[in-house]
Amino acid sequence: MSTNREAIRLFSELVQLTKLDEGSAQSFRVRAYEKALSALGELDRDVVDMTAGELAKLPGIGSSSANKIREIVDTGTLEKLEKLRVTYPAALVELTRIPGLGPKTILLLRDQLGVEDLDGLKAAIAGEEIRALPGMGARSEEKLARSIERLGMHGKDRRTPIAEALPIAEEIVAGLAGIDGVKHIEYCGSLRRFRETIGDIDVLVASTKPGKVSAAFVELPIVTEVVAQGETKSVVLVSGGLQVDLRVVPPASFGAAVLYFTGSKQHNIDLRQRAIARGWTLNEYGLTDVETEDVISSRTEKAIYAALDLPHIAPELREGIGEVAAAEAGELPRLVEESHIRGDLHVHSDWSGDGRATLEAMLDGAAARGLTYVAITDHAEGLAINGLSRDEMLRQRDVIDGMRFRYPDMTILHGAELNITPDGEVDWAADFLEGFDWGVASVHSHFDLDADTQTRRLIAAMENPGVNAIGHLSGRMIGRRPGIEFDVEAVLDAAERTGCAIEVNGHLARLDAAADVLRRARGRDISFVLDTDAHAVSDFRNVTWAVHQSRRGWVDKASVANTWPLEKFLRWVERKRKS
DNA sequence: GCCGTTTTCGGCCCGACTGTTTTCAGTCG
Repeated sequence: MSTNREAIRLFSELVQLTKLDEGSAQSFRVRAYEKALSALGELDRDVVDMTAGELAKLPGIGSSSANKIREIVDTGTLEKLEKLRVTYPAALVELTRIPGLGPKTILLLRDQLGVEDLDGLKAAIAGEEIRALPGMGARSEEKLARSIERLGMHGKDRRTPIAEALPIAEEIVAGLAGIDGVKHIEYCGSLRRFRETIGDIDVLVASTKPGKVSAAFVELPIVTEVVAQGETKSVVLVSGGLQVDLRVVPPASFGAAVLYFTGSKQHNIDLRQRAIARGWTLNEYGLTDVETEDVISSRTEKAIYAALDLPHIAPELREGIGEVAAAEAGELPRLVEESHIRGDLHVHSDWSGDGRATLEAMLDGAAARGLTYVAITDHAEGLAINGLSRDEMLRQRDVIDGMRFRYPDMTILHGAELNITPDGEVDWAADFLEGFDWGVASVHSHFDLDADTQTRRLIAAMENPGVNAIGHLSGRMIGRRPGIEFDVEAVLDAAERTGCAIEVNGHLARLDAAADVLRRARGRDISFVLDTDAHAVSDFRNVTWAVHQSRRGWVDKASVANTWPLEKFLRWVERKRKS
């Protein structure tokens, strides 16, 4: 799939340069390229194997883009792109990263002042040359200078891991919820869609006193800078440099506004086209009849979807990748809800070096969640710092046996989190593994082996009868460490063949397996387990994130083993362990 | 550049804020 990545890389550069060339980020050509780029990103086949004709059949890719993709595959480059690179050198393109500076202004600066790069721009500002340009003034010049100063902190392309963004959003929502005049409040945007990285936080408020809400918003203690403040829209920066947008709408429009600001952009466009086909228009205030100007629907998302003849589409699915068509055809997955989860199969205690709560505390926590079954899976000894030896594992088993009577309504499985070595072995041989009720095996080291080796490594672990599930499949830490590279199709084939489950790890820094991997498992006979990987009682909250992640991955409830009743679950566990 | 249950041509999502203007262009989401 490295060719797919190369095609994506060159195509996104084409998008960038075309924005400059057309003097607009919204020209039809730019939008067409963006659509083709997104189709390319969602492609689950290798472009090398596809003809231009096949590519052009994909929604969003026409004959022109198809030929460009073939040109990249066949020649390793793109003539059109080469030409654009001459006209718009990298140093000039860099300027597009400056917030508030768009293609029109960049071209103006180059034509009028000969600005070719960041240094040239700084010189023009220092010489007070900008303010002399048409449409510009002293304030534009100052604003530009400020944007450049904080460029490293929050350029347009900076994305924040969800683990950092989510607590900030929760703090802001909590800070505004009590303000006089706030009827409803919700964070929207990519955070509500549960993307793993967030560009900025969008907070939406329903209120009849927008001015009051905006004033309170910019005064929140977490705010470090006010970028813009209007009656219904304000923009601030918070500590850490993350941008937060606030929008205030009338209560009657809240549903339309939540829908609109949750996006994605492409999902909105798909819905709007549906509205237009019915003689209506859809914006953040409602679904409206174009002729009569009657509001058809605006209060809730569900009502708006219903008016458009669609079932409610969960926020996590709204990426504009075919969910509207699937909804219309009745082919959306039946999504998991937190209440469906009966078991947690990846739980640590302080018997592991990195566990932060006692076995009893963790079991109490699991029981408090109302779980029917739980697996204690402390690290095995292969993980030198954290792991338990064979003797310690046997001792823990005895301790757990002695505790079962305290939890009459919860079945406790004694498991282990096994460590997958570079060649796919795990810590112990079959005779010792047989003694466990459950095994989750994970990659904890050697992240940079080549893809073939990693693929063999994962598959070997899946084939091990003592391994019921692969934990955090890629081993990534979002924003800090990329996951291992592996052949997704081959690993999914192995999951289907061996019956080994794939974990959806709810740790916010992991969210592993990734959503695109999960989506590629659609239609296959693969089981999943949604786990917290809890190292402390508070980590049981990760179940929420595991559920969100599974929904982003279009995982069907029926394939999630820990939604099954105990007996069915145990039969499934045994089948694998006797394989 | 893409697309078709009115269309193979003529559309393409829509609105807020800023800073510049006296009605709008640029940027952003």
